[in-house]
Amino acid sequence: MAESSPGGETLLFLTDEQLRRGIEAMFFAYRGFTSDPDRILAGMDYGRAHHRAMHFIHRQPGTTVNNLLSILGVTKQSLNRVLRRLIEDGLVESRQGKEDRRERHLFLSEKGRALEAELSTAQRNRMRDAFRAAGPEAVSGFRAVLEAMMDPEMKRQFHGLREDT
Amino acid sequence: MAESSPGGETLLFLTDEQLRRGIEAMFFAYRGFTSDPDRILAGMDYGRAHHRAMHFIHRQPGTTVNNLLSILGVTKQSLNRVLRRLIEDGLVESRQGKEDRRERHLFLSEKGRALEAELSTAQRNRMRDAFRAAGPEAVSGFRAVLEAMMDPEMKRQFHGLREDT
DNA sequence: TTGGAATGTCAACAAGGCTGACGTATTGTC
DNA sequence: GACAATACGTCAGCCTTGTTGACATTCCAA
Repeated sequence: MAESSPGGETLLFLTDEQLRRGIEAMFFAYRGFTSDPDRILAGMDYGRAHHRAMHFIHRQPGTTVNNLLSILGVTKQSLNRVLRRLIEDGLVESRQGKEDRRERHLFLSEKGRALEAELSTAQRNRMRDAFRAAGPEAVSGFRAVLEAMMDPEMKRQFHGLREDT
Repeated sequence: MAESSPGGETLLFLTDEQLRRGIEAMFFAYRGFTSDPDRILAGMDYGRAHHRAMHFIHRQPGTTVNNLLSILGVTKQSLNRVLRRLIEDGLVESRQGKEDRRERHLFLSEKGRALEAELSTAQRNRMRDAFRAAGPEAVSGFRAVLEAMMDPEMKRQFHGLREDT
């Protein structure tokens, strides 16, 4: 196997040690990724699960409970516990479907949008700083690897979240 | 502000929408990242926390509980519960320190190494596939962004885990 | 030698996953 | 019109894994 020219990495790169570094990077980076919203949520009585629900409701206003379930990949009992509180506290509104009245369509209230924005801003700031520090080339590599790491089903979900959906 | 030449991305890239895509990619990719070990562990009665502990004990044989604590970023009580089971089940050995007898030095047993290897192999396989699919350029970008996303303290931990330590 | 700091353990509680069972409203099908 | 399937909500109970508080052991320095 040919050694690469210096600076142009080849597949020889993929020693177990290099893969392990990738695994550890993923572990530490995910901690950073969630830490800002977690810190904000700790004060109020919410957790990461509430953040995730609000994120995707914000992303797809009017989404149904079932759709949210498949995006988040949790059981309906688990999601329901979270949604119940968000609705009780007036952060999320649940409206009966017009075409199919079995469905519930979920929306953020004004208050919900405010909290979502606060969490989202903190998380985006960290992402923006990381993207800037690493540079544009790195960003596209980052996304390529992350996407390749998803299961096919998640990849489908990921691409289903285009802005124009 | 100058638009970039096609293919060469600039900082204009960092719209809120692009940052949001990065956030979602991180969410979905982390699910994939943990799914293989999680599946294996589900059968036995262990969880992700046991995997993490074994990973870092394997990485630094003889590490103390305190050191492990600062790497994992959980409370000692939480870690202790996990370690207790691993020790009871004969996956981890805890030896009293010779110099400072308050310390416990942690090692994987033969059995522990076997399970660690099984989990680690599954996770490395996914990482390898993702790296191969994305290409070498992407890999270095991936790592640059992840590292930039860590808190300084985590970055220190991350670099403290060099092989030659 | 004694008191404080560090290390590790035990107990109890909460968040947020899970399964299983069930009720209700609605839709679609035979 | 009867009946199965779907969408949603809920109760009950379990597990993992985080938390805080209290405590024992050990070391070290005043």
